[in-house]
Amino acid sequence: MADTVRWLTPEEQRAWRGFVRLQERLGGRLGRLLQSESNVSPADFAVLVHLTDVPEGRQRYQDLARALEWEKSRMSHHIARMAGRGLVVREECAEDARGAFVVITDAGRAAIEAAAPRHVEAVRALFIDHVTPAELRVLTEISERVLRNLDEEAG
Amino acid sequence: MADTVRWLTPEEQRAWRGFVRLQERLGGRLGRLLQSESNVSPADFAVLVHLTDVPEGRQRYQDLARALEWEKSRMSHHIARMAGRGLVVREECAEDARGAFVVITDAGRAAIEAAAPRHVEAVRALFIDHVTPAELRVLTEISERVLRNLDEEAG
DNA sequence: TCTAAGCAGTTGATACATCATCTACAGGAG
DNA sequence: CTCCTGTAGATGATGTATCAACTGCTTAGA
Repeated sequence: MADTVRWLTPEEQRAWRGFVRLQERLGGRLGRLLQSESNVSPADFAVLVHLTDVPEGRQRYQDLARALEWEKSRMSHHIARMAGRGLVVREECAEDARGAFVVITDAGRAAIEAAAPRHVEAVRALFIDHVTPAELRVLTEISERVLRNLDEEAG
Repeated sequence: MADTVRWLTPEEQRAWRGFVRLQERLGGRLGRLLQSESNVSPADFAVLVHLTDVPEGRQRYQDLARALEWEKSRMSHHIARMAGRGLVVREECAEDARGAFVVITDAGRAAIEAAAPRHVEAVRALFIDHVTPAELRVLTEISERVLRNLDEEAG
């Protein structure tokens, strides 16, 4: 651990700190809006959005976890909480007795239908509307490149 | 709530999802590396970095909270945990009996000095090295513009 | 000087994420 | 059929974030 560390240059540091802070502040703000206006957490929102995109609003824990890139344990705990609030129900799986399905309820559909428009408006008002199309393309390009690298570079 | 919602275009959606996923994946990975290689959480890291940047490694809860943009409650809980592990100590304040200082310990300095180089290398390897200087400038520009707007647009 | 406003930090409750461990079942090799 | 390995998901412990009170101290203002 000699002095061979390539510390960040001032520009790199500024970019990195700005990016980190953006995540924290924007994510925090959007999350709080979601929670206070629609009474769902960002995690609830992700689950509900995904379930409305899937036949019969019904999917195996496993597949849901893969789609959201969550750990199975997180999924299990989170679905238990959401089921407690009536947004989804757990359903046994006939074909594989180990497995189970998560199914969105009417209350879950109502919640997501109420939350989504507000959330999208917030994403626009707080983010998209302040970024030009060209900048947005750069951002997409960066995100996808870095994500691709993360995928390769070990799980 | 009529059908006047301006949903995201496919490009916008791709950009937004990529950005959100980048946060989650990159943040998660860097956090886990920090934790497993250096035994400090990202939050610990932020506190320690800030304290090494300040005279005598010593600052009021309040000022620390402002600098990191944390709530005072979070600060209080977190410092209590860090103090439990010997990374910082709490110190009463003579001038204002309500207040208190957070002071970094030798163990805290040792921890951050061990963690920082690895963390910087990880930030480079997983992010900076995959982004061109021009892209980095765009990212900085976007971040700062959006953050500025968040500041104005209410607390 | 007394009081009311409000600031600094704490505390307890609740929700969330991760980890290690555990149970039950599935599917293949012998 | 009987193991044996692996998979699906559950569970409990720990650490973390947020919210809503709450305590004790300060300070401005009547």
